[in-house]
Amino acid sequence: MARPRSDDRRIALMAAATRIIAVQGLGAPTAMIAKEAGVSNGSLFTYFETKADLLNQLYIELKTEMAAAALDGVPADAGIHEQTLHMWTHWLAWATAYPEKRRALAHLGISADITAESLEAGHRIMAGVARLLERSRETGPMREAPLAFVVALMNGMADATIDFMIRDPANADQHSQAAFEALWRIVG
Amino acid sequence: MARPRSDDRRIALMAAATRIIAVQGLGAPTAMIAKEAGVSNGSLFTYFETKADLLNQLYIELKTEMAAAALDGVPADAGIHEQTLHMWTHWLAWATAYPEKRRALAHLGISADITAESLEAGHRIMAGVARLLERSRETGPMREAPLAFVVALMNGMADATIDFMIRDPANADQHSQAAFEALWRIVG
Amino acid sequence: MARPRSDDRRIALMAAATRIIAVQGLGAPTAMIAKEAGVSNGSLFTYFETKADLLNQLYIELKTEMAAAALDGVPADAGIHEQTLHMWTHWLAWATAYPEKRRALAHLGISADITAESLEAGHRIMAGVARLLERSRETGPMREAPLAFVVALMNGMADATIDFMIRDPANADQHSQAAFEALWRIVG
Amino acid sequence: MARPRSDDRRIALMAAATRIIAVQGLGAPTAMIAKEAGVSNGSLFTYFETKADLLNQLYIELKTEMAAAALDGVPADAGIHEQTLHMWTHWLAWATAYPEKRRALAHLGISADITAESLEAGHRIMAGVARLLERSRETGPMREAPLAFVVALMNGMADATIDFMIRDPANADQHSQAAFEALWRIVG
DNA sequence: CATGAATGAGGCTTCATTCAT
DNA sequence: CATGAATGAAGCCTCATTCAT
Repeated sequence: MARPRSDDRRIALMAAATRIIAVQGLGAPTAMIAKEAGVSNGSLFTYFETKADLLNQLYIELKTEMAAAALDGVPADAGIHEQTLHMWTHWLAWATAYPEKRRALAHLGISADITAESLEAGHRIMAGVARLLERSRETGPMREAPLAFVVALMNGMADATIDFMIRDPANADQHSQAAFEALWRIVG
Repeated sequence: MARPRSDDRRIALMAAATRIIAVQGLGAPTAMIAKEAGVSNGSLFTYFETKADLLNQLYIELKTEMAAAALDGVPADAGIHEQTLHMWTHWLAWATAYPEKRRALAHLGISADITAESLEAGHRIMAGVARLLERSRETGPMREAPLAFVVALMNGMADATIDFMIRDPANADQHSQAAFEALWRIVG
Repeated sequence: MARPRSDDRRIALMAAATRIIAVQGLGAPTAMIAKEAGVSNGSLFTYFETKADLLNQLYIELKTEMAAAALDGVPADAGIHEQTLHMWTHWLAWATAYPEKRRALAHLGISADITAESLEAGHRIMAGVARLLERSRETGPMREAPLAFVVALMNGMADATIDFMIRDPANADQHSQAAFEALWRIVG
Repeated sequence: MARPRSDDRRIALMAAATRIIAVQGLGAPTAMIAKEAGVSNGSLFTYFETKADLLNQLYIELKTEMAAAALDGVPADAGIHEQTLHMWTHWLAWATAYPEKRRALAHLGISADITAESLEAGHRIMAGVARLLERSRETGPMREAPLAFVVALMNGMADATIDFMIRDPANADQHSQAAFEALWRIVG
């Protein structure tokens, strides 16, 4: 199976899947995704062998995009506090700007269709973020805890904050900042 | 009077649904749930009008049980720190003891099948926990933030911690304690 | 299977079936019929071995009642024209007074659940009416045609007239009379 | 372009539905209809959105075919008596030639699944026949009655005659003719 | 015998996937 | 390779009938 011809179609399908899954969850029919992408239902299966395949690829793609957004433009020469703040802010800004991506990711994250490999890959993708946190907590109260645990905690806080920011956009920045201060009180 | 509708069966169905949904997600067939409960598939529908109905009732039931576990035995005459610690510990202990309940709850929480009323009811059920948090943060750094936001943060931290406790049961207590200390650093 | 205890229940079930079938057709659930009769669904099956059994008995009962209504009070000493008019008028009056009975009968008449025996019995029940028609057409233009055919024709005309009377009750009597005149022009 | 939706399949489904419904009534399973048509059960639903949809389309199709058969070749320059006789003869010939169509139509005509629109359309389809009858009764004894009533009467007579012709095919023509004479005595 | 829950076959419809065009 | 009809396995739910109370 060589690379399919058009990358546009692949992207359109991913985007459509994101939108549809955000609203309908993983039960969304492939036909609906195809239609939303302006593509025939049969065509979907030349780009993805199976629905689960689409789901897994989407999971990794969204996770990658999220990590990239978080780490984009982190000032290399700044202190760890500033770097982490930058990451946090950009992360939540991305999630707030693309709520469907975030919601789709939430669905995918707990799906039985996402393989262990994908989950593992997801972790690797977040390695950059984890590294920042590693340095952040180096001398803080959680310096003894497993890094993965600290990352998980941060994830949980981020998810909660994002939800709240989406629900109450007027004060989004304020919430983001308050949550970061909380986070820093934990690790820093 | 005919054979009365048995509470045992209802409970068996709920328990079966919990187990199956924890593994398969909400796509789990009603027939499989019925079978797991040792009941004919038709019978399921004398206890729940529809699959969505079952899901909603399960959501509320699990949430109620979770809140009850968290609040059970909170020492009325103790200080707020001790009370909150008690709540936190019992909450996570419950979630760790019944990982399928927790996992099912995670699936249900983001399902489109759960009605706004159920979600609202879920919030009301957690009111006791929220009240504890209210007092905890009274003089702390988050005293200005909306209570709902603080609750959401705590929820996110709890979820993350629970996941980690389940994945690494050997050090479960340690993680629970570390997370509580983190929480307290945020609110207290 | 001895006679069931209560005739009231049997009658209530028949009446309920009539009403429900008139509206919903033969697809109507037995449970709905039972409920309409104020009887438990299980009970229905102590009065009728099977749904088809209920249907057949209902068919015969309604047909019997219809024939009785048609022939009730036919003046024995009157001429054939007057007798037939009496029959016709009473027949249509009954059908108009009990539209559900008539509608149920229409459903039953073409059902595959009605056995050949029941159909045959139905014919026998209409024998009295047929006899009147026999004499009516004795010297008329249809004197050579099979009696059954003439009866069928009259049935068809009656059905059509009834429908029209129900749809346009204001002029019901007028329609009944007009149709009778038409009938008489055919047979008399 | 993919395999185009085939008119053959649609027709095969209609024909299969006609045959099955004639025998089993409207309770006939869609799966059985599909099988009889030599088509997968899923395929039925690419041609008809729903079972009720199939039923309604079939109703209109059969009614249309029946009306077309009745009016086909009516001699434009003949007198009204001859024209009406032509219509009547062809109508009954069609019904006798395709008893399943006629039987299916009988089932459909009283079904609750047939919408008011379909019924209305059915009337419009029979308008040509009604017009003939309008002229037939112009100076006859039923000249004052509502046309719809006269049409209904004729319908009833036709139905009865058809039944009889099918049951006694040897004398079908004779019955058809006798019934027409009866009809003419009513309207002409 | 009345009741109504229990049963499980079966109906309608959906949907992932395949395949003819 | 795109298209969208074809396929048939499920899925949810209904319902006639049975059976425990």
